[in-house]
Amino acid sequence: MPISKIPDATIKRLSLYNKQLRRLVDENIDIVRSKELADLLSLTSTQVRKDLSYFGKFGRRKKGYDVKLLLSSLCKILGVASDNRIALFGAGNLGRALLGYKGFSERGFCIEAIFDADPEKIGKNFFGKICMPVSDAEKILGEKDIKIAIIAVPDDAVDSVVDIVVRSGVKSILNFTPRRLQVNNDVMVRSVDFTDKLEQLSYFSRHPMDNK
Amino acid sequence: MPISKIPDATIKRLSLYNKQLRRLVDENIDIVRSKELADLLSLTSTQVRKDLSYFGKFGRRKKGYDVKLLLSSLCKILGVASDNRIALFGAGNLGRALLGYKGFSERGFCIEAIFDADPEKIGKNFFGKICMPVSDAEKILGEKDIKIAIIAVPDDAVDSVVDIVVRSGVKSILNFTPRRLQVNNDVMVRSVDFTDKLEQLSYFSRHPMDNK
DNA sequence: AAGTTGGTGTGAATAATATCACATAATTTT
DNA sequence: AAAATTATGTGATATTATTCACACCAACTT
Repeated sequence: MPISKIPDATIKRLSLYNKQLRRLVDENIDIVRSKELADLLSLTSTQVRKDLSYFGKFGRRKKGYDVKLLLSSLCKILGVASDNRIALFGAGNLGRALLGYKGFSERGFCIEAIFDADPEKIGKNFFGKICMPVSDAEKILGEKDIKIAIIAVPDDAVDSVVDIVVRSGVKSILNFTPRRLQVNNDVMVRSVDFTDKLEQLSYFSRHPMDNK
Repeated sequence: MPISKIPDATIKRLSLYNKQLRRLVDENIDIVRSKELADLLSLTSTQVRKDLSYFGKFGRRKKGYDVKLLLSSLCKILGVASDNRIALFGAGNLGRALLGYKGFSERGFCIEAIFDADPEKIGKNFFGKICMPVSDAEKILGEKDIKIAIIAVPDDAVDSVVDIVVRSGVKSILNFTPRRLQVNNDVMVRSVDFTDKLEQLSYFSRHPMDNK
């Protein structure tokens, strides 16, 4: 089964399934049917089954899916272990909020290092982590074998930080700046822009709502 | 031209165009060709033209697009004025980071009111705004005619806050919690989940990269 | 002023994604 | 133990989104 044929849209939904399954585990629910999972996520049962079918057969006819089993399978597929180490660049308002965000650790991601350019911040302790100078990043990322970086620096620092991050061998970047990152196509970037989403909301609030 | 026939994917790209055009204005660039705009956003020129064509004709043959004119047209389409008022629910780490986030005001969004359930926080000043009790929300949202809410409250408070928000007549919600919001389909929700994106990065970092 | 160039705008073709329809297989019912 | 039920897994189909191919036109060129 050529992995590259898996639809992009399916990959994006995998983390939704993953998240919902965690919730079901918390609720001590052992079995879930595709229809139930779909309803919880506003999808169709067919879509859920089709998505999963790209990776194998996880269900039991007539019964549904063993929640824990499916969750652990999805974790394996997504490569989500309990030790996904991340480096954070930028200890401003946003960066510090991300540091304090419990959702990361709950799902196996751990911010292992913080970097900032501001000498004021170097050496300071944020949520138990010491902020380090960006110039140390290359060395430390190598030492700690960190493969994912979060970028939450001011606009004008983006290029130089991305440069360092990529030089350090990072292949995955979560970008919180509104800038589009210029990287080779062996580096995967996912961007989060809050304002984009607000604009979309703004659009829909002004146009006759076709339900969705 | 039935507005409801416009692809969802196009709407999502409108704010990318909007953002890039703002940047071009800052750089004193007056004219942009679809190819240039496309390259800046890693799209194709055809896609840019097609997207715009759903809304009208904005370009000049052989010349390209007048940056300011196109920007103002897009703003009109998106309904982005300079006075999009927002209410923020939740003054925790994330909420406060959003308050300090300059990207909002730069693009015409303004957080007009902050609500929190924690008595400790009520009355406190965050970035020039006084935090108010959630119980006041319905009154104040009506008074200030706020139509967009950002939800950044703890997981267990989500349901009650969403309830109040919807009762107050808000039709657009930007959701920062990992929970899927249960609302009528006349309320539009856009969700931001950082961890989802990290998981996607994790997936791609573990599978043979087909360029993208 | 006729010809050429270089861009937009758009119907038609293709590709990607979601849905349908049903074969299949466990489980329960009779 | 055969029949009925119910949920999965999947090829075929429908829908949605992207790309192609080119008509068209405004600005340059000669």
